[in-house]
Amino acid sequence: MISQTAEYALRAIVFLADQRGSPRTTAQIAQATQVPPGYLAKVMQSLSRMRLVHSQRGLNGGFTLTRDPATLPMLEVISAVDPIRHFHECPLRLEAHQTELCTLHRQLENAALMIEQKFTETTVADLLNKADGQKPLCSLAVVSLATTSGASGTGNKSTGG
Amino acid sequence: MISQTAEYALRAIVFLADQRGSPRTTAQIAQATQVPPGYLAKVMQSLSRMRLVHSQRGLNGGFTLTRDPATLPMLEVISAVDPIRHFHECPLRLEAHQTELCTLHRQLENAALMIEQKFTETTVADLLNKADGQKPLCSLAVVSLATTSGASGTGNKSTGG
DNA sequence: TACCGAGTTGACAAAGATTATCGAAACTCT
DNA sequence: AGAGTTTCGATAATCTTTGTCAACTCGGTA
Repeated sequence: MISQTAEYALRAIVFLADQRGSPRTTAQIAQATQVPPGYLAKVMQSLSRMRLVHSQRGLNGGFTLTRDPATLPMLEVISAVDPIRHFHECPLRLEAHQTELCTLHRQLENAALMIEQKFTETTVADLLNKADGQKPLCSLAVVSLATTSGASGTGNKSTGG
Repeated sequence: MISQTAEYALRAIVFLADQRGSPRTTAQIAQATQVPPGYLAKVMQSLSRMRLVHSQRGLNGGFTLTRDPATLPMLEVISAVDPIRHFHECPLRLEAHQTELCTLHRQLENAALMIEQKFTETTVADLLNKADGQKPLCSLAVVSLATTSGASGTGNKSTGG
């Protein structure tokens, strides 16, 4: 779906949006969002380069959001670090390519657009809104929407601990 | 969105569905779908292991579809080679984690479910159906649905015509 | 048996994720 | 202003995953 990096970026942005006003250092964000500190620094750089956050060096420095969470779609955060792949043209680019492949790629492109639309509609402010009547725990907030036909192989292997 | 491998698998399945009846060899599929032959062999193995295709060794051997394209959702093909990542539980799994992160991951999970639903509804047979009123060329079938804010990274100008 | 083609395996390159290190800017204190 | 601390910025190195290739084995057909 989306990359690990994009998820990290989202976490950091959401945290900053919640803490808006006072700058937060990389170490603080990393600690709060449980993102590897060294890697988070790199992610924050991408965010800073895209002007989503402002960086302030020195004492009492850190990162602050430059945008209003209400007008900042999730998509921008994701695109800043890991743009969603599109199928603008048939990867086969043959002159005598089959039409069924075109249909395939159109479906794939439509799916990508669907995702983009959803991530465009949802803003960072929406992610902060916790008055939704759900459990405080994340692990309980899953709804069964699609029938996972035999795809029970999540495979999270916790090597070490 | 989806991995390169998953896309390759889709191409191969669609091709086999179109050629159903007579087995097709790896070389034939690779040539028709423009997938690297060596890698396609590995992809076909995954498909075979998941019983989506039947493999026949020896002379006049090759791969054939085991399923009816009309009842074979895209999702199964994708899941066979590269299961869609889910967010069943908060990756932070802290006891004192913030609720805004839960909302974030619920959104991500919903997006994953949305994609899965779409790929469940669309069958391989749908990909074969070419009576849709579109151009024969793949590159022209793109609609602007979401505002791509500054995500113009591709920019290839070599559009041979 | 000879030939053909899938199945398996391992090596390898490319991309993604992660850690560590050093340098540059900004603030504080003297 | 100058020294020292704090924090971002950039880069290199490491590790993992993914994608790619090639050689070889196993099985079926003529």
